[in-house]
Amino acid sequence: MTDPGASTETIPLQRTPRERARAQTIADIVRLGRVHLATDGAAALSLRAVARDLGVVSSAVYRYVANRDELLTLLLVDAYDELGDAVDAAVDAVPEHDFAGRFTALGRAVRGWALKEPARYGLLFGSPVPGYQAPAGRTTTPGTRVIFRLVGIVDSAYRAGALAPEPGAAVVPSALSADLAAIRAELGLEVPDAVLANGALVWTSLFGTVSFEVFGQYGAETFSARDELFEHHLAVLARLAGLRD
Amino acid sequence: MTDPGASTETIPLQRTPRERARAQTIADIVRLGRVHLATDGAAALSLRAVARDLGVVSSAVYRYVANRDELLTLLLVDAYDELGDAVDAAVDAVPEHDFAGRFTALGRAVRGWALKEPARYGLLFGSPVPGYQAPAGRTTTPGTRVIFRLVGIVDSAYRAGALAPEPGAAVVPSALSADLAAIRAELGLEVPDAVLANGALVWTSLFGTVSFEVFGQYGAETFSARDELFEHHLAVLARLAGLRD
DNA sequence: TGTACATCAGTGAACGCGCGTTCACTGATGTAC
DNA sequence: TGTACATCAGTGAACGCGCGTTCACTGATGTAC
Repeated sequence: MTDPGASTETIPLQRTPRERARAQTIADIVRLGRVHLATDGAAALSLRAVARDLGVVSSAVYRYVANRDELLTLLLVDAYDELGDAVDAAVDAVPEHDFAGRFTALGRAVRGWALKEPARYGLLFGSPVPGYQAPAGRTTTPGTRVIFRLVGIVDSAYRAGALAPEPGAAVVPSALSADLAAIRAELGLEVPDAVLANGALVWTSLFGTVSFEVFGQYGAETFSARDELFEHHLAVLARLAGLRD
Repeated sequence: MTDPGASTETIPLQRTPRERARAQTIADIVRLGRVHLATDGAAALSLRAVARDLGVVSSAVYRYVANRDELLTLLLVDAYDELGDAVDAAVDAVPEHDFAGRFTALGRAVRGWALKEPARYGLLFGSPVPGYQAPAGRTTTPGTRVIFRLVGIVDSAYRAGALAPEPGAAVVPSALSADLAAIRAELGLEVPDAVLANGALVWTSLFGTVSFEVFGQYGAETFSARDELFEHHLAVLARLAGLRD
């Protein structure tokens, strides 16, 4: 899981040797694609370059991947899954009843993964790749893992009576209530509107903070104590979510 | 200012006809570059394509722009300035003592410009363009206009005694205090650490929320009442910044 | 006012490069009887 | 266990395309005397 050279991690068990070899090759393609993503960015991701690194003629990769966009989709799912795994592992390491601790662990996991994998983070949360439209059927589920986990923590805290709602919370307009009701129904939540709306802001704020750091928006010198800055922001966001320490 | 076809907007007065023609051509190059940015993204921005649209042979643009990276820099500065102008105009339209109103106007201006110019917003706040490093000397000043304006509002409110600090605000760690002191000195601010640290979070949160919407992170159906969602977030952020209505 | 020279804008050809994708093919591996 | 056929991986050539950048050049516009 921490060995970047391993390419067997995500291969499901396959019956025949041919199927195994095929799965292995696809995993290699994704792994090489990751490297190119890091060095050249998504827009410059090239099937020919991957083929070269794979030691194979450029047309051969078409046996495994329909076209460039499908490789991008594979990389998108791969990245969402790795981020989701990192977040799950971090959250699960904290006792279930320590809601604020779980939230903090989630935030740190997101930031940690983003700083370790800036290019892949950029693919997920940066500007869209021009001309590429992610297929909803394949990316939606992995793409919602972090936010589902986040609202899950808040909802659990609410059910446990451990939520400290913000005093004088902003009133949620009715047009927004309809959206929130749909979300609540879809995810089986119990949290009231005000908490859920704040949760959405906490979600976008967390990623906003991480994006600023990863994408270099802070400038070179403005903030040198970045860990402390993030920890402070995380503490404020936890309170905004209603999670007291 | 609202006519997208106008290319004379930013041309300073030039003495000779030649200088005027030259400035006009550079303005045209920037304008055409904007269009390509919108359709193909920053990574695919091409001097040859701009030359074609300009009705000129590809080598001719090198009379005006040293290379592709310089065109990117021009577009970066152009976008920062337009965003800064939009924010300034919106803020200035609200009475000076209405601090919360000014903050809200700033937030709406950022979102409005971002939704109108998603590709240019992406150039400023999305994933970095691979292989391109913005020259600090030319982009720092325009790039800081919005945040300077934002902390200016908070600082003015503080000086006016109109700031309502969050009860039980998170303690600012000392390593962060040093950074905040430097910022305070550089910008001539008076706000205390806790307020300034919250201001930084409000800043990244605002752009995080806008980025999620502009970059399509919300998914197609999750939030249909996006104006209301943003207004709600803005209200919460205003309170987080200590600006009461 | 007129001429000589300098400056500048734009041309066209060229260099060397990389890309996505298709297609007919060879040869190896797997499967059915 | 052995043979005949089907499936699949990988080849190599090709299509048509676009890119950044350099360079020697022509011709028009500006400047100094």
